[in-house]
Amino acid sequence: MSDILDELQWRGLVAQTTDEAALRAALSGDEPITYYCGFDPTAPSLHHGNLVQLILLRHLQLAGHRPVALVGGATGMIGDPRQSGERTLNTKEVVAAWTERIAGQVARFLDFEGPNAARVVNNLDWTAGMSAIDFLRDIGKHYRLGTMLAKDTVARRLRSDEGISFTEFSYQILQGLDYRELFLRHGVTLQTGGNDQWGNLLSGVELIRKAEGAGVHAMTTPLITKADGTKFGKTEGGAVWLDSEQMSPYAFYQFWVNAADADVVAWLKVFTFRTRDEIEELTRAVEERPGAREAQRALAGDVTTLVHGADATAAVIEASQALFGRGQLSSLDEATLAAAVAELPQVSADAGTPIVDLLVGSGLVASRGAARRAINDGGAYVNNAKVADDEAVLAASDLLHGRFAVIRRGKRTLAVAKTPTE
RNA sequence: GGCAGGUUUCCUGAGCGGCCAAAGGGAGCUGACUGUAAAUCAGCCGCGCAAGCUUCGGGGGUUCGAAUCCCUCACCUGCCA
Repeated sequence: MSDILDELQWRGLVAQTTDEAALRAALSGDEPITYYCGFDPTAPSLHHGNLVQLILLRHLQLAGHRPVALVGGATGMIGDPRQSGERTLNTKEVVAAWTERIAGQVARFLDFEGPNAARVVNNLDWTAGMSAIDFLRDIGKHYRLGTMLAKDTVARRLRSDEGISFTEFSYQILQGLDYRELFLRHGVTLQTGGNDQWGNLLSGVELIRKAEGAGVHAMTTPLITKADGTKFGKTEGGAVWLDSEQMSPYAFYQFWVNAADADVVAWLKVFTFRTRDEIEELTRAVEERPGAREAQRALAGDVTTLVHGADATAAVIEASQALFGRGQLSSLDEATLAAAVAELPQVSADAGTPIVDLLVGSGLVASRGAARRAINDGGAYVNNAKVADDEAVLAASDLLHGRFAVIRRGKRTLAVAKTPTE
């Protein structure tokens, strides 16, 4: 077994570990270890942040270790305290539905065959039936208030105007409980997570030490950043969702292909399984011919394939080439064009429909006023031609093959106007 | 239960009874330059073509006129019990 920890560190996937030497020994020993990472259902889909964790799980499984993916049917009902303020609780039904969806998403990243087959568990299974008395006696006794209050997020929230509820304050205990349960049930000895989870991971490590007298590991991934200081993973639609219903594969691909030069190499290491040699070559490509965007294309292609599969990726690459290529849109044949626009936001239109309506109807802008502004700013296009007048209407000649017109706002936000055929 | 402070447009944060669709900052959008990159500079940034309309926690008042005053309810924070 090669030293997987070295590999992960080189990729920039390791922020903090408990006992690094011990962890390295455990990971490179003859026996595979069992490790876990939790995913709370705070949305109907996982997103870019979870993707880092999923990739880490996969790296470790490829190295021969046994993954356990935990979905937080219980913890999702409580809410991990955020720095910004108290969460609004979702109903139990919503949490249950999201838990199910997320379990399905997680499963796609893991291998359920062979000697180190993965397992998916739900922490509701062991918390739902636990009484408050048992919780306070058996678990609560191992927790010291001083330690709990000192946890970074808790301390910050206590200092804030908003404070923190007992519910969210208790979250760390629940997560500790999960680790202990998985340690007992499945022999889990490593928990991974984002760096903001460090305190929660330690909660479990300490609980297991106190309650079971065993030493177990924790490892976190760094927060993924952008060189310009803005938040990674922010898009117009919010987050970068892994579910194709939340974010189309086309939009997903576009997010990655738009990576900045300053970020793309780091992201290749984190989000793809490319080898060092391949990444070094792409690094040179960025330096020598940045305009070609080879690294961005490699990144976008790999990540989209990982999340949406090869077929979907081939389709979105073709669509991207058609829409952003040098050729005239009007020179594309009907089938190519139809495929290219298939995933774009749509609006139905006929010759004579005002462009303003198309911009609003497709969701490219939020209101008619905003549509007029976009046009007057010179930021609205039909088939790559700037719209000059906010009173303009769609001409019959704008409808390529009599059916489609590509509507664009700014440089790269696209939609398609289609005649209502059927 | 008592006392005090707070709730403003995506965030933050100013708002004198009229000049407030509401300062400033941030975020965001667009243009120019480029490479579907970054940085920089410029414009925009409640809805409406417009007249005008709807916003300042909810409701009710006072007033010619209220985000600004009064009452009340809700929620948040702190202190006291």
